[in-house]
Amino acid sequence: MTQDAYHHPAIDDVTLPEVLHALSDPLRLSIVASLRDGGARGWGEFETDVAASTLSHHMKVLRMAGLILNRREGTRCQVSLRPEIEDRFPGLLATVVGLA
Amino acid sequence: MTQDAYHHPAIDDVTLPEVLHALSDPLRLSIVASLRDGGARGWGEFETDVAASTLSHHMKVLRMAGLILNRREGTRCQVSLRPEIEDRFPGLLATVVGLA
DNA sequence: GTAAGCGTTCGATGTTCGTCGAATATAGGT
DNA sequence: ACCTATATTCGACGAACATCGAACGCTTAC
Repeated sequence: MTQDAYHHPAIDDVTLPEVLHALSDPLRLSIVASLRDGGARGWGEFETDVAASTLSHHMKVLRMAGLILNRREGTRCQVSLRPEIEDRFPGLLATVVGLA
Repeated sequence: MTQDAYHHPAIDDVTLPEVLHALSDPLRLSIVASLRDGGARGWGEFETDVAASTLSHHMKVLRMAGLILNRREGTRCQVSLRPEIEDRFPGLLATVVGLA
């Protein structure tokens, strides 16, 4: 994983059922909700009671659903909302996160 | 199943992840989308390539998620959107269905 | 260059899910 | 009464999922 290691799918390849499924897990939903403000956060800033490997798995699901962006910042990792999801599914994220 | 056979959960008991999960299946999403106009439809009016038992299963998932109402109409069955879902999660259904 | 920090990948495990066919139940029509 | 149409329930099946700990790889600091 040198620089661009994270695979982010083309936003048009993301399907609605895929997004809804990604958001249907309470932990993933809370991760997305905590990113609401548009800022970036590190792995460690999430209050999770799950193992690191589990968190990594959930991050991948969110990333593959086009919901988040992962960026390497040295040895740690930053996550933020993926802006294009708004173009792909206008209003969806705002609505869901607003209700979470 | 004499009269009120169908169990519809109290609307406040349905959770957001539950609703999102219910909508994350393509077939279930299409069912909900086809109910968009508020009208009622019978089982047979759905273009499904799945077995009757499978359709029945999906209907139950949607019903348990507070998304639809099931009504017996003699020997057949009518389904329609459950209006209270709008009070429970305002804007959600309109947004999701609008994108489907 | 060696060690530490941090996230990913890899099995493994138990659970949930979508699907089917067969059996069952209920209501209507003959 | 019987038969038909329609929907539900009941196993059963494989696939997908959430979770973990252990092993691995990469980056930075010492």
